[in-house]
Amino acid sequence: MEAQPRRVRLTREEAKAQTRQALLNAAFEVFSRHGFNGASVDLVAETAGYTKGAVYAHFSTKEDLYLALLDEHLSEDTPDWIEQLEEGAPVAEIAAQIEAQLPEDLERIRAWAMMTLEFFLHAMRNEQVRTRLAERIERGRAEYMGSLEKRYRIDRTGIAPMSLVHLATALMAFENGLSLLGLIYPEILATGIYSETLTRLIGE
Amino acid sequence: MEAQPRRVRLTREEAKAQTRQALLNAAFEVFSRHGFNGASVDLVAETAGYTKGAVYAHFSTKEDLYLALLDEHLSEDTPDWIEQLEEGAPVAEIAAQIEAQLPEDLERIRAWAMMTLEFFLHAMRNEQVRTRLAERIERGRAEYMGSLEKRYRIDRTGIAPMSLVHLATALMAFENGLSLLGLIYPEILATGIYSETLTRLIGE
DNA sequence: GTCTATAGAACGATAGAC
DNA sequence: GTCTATCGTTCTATAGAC
Repeated sequence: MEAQPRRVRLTREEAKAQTRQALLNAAFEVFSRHGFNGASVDLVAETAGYTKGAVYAHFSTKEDLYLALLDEHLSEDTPDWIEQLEEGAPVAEIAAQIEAQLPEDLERIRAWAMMTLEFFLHAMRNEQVRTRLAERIERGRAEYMGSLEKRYRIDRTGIAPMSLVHLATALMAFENGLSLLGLIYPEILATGIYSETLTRLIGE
Repeated sequence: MEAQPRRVRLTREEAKAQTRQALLNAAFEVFSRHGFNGASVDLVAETAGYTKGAVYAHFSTKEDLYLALLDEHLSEDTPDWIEQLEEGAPVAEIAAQIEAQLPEDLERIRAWAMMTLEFFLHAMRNEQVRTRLAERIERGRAEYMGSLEKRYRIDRTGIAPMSLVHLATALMAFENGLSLLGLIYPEILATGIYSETLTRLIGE
């Protein structure tokens, strides 16, 4: 909209964006430690170095804050390998990469699984929230489907092994289910589970 | 231990077993309506027509009660199709059967998904409970593995498509994940998702 | 001077202690 | 059943960017 400012000092918009980001980072920390219910808006604000007023200037409710965090997660934490999937890279290679990063990502995955769990329960008890969460699931599935479509167009055979809606659904279910089981029984996240299952589902 | 009684009146053991079953039935009803945390032992007892004393005579804690319920569920709600799986019946046929029953089972599935969710969270915060729940997951997986092993021995090819541990894990993850997503976004449980995915994973 | 991001007090609801 | 603490949310005052 405007010319880039030359000053070191932030413009109001930049400062606002920075505050928002600081609040989201704090929210991740607090939500993942205390769960959605256990986390207080006060603590989120304090962790970010602000007060409640700042939170409510950026997010209209606590649910809104969580959903914004989820949106950030959904648009941020996938792109590395989804691109390779679209380009037709061998699944084994992609999966091996995922698995190699797994020990490093484990804590983040666990944190998300816990937050998700509690927010799911919360959403079950409030129709409006449930709908908004369902939208995110649908959006995630659509994204998967788009990538799979690209892949199978590029693929030498050009033939998908099964309905893309169902394949996308199955992939999401598998990932979510595995994170869930891994929460209780971490040994289940053994090497090879990703690469074998994804290869089996998606094809070579 | 003793010879069978000839009286119409129940033996003490039979009466005890009957009470236990009544308590489990009541527990299912109350837990699925109020969740694990929300359910009070008092209400479970009352629903079954007993008092707290009866509950604690059969189960040492509320967790114990839930785990007993889970054990019943695990040993009861699978056998129909696991047998067919072992006998090498076509997966499409098995899956079609599951899907045909799905509308009927939906409420039960949802109830279990909700209870599971809440109990998972509870288990995450108590190491002892977590271990006991992990045992159930492991037991379930072992059962799956046994069935798959039988199937692939019978199967004309005799060759499993992937590591049986991982296949069993993937099946569990898929089922759990799908129930979970279905809680928030019921439309995801569309016809064909089971048959296509199971066929793809297990083989024809 | 105007506008707005944020602080912080105030309110209503709820859960737990006793 | 009463009291208290806590928490989500709303409201208002203010400091500082423009």
